[in-house]
Amino acid sequence: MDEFDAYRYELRTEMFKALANPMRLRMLERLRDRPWCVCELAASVGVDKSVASKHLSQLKAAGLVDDERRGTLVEYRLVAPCVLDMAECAERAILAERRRRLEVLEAGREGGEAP
Amino acid sequence: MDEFDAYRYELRTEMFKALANPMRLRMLERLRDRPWCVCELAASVGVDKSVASKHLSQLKAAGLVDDERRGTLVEYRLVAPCVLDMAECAERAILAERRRRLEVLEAGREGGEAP
DNA sequence: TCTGATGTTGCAATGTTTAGAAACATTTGT
DNA sequence: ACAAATGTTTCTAAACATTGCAACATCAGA
Repeated sequence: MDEFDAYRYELRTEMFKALANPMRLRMLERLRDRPWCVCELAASVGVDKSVASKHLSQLKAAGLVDDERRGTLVEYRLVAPCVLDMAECAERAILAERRRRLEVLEAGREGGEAP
Repeated sequence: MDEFDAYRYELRTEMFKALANPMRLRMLERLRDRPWCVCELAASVGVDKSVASKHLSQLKAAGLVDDERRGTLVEYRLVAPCVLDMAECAERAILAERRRRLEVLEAGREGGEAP
């Protein structure tokens, strides 16, 4: 089962690598409501179409989006919207933790660690 | 609201960057059940302690783990176990999508796209 | 078949991430 | 104060990622 385990780690790593870029996160957010073509996305996030195309194929390789040709356009759609929800959820958890840490710091500064 | 938006994208990107590495994913899995110290983790995943320490401080900066000194050891604990669950969930979604794509390919090959 | 609109790929320059070795820092127990 | 155990930081080289431009590929319509 060790080889399968390694495969799973690779798969997850690919997925997170695909998500680990602000440009790609912006594109994914645009795709939440409807499919967009490459040129729309490129214009929307402000990069060359070639850059947008490369980001999108990375997202596709990770299995996060899918594409379909419509005439001269290529439309990309979100495969698993749950991935974006999950991002929000994790973000909330992390922000809550940061807030907690700050409070602990504040309390320590004011109270002065009673014995 | 645009500045806050940019901040959120940065935050998420940091989180996903922290998750986008097999070594760090392995360490996080170890932390699922109990806190581990740096030397245990380093031995468990097979890297130098300096490497393990760097990975762990990256995870900490992203808000995914927290640390506490216990004598000469430093123990790291998982802050938001939901992040690991989320990884599993996303993995399932993506694997399901890949399976679907394969089936579409197979069907296309056998059936021959009826008009 | 030619032309215009989209997309994708190859390339080179630039920036980022990673690993490991060595030096440094912190804590405990003597 | 010292020595042993554990963590962190610094440095370097190698690997990898990102960008934009130019060249190429694909499709629709005249």
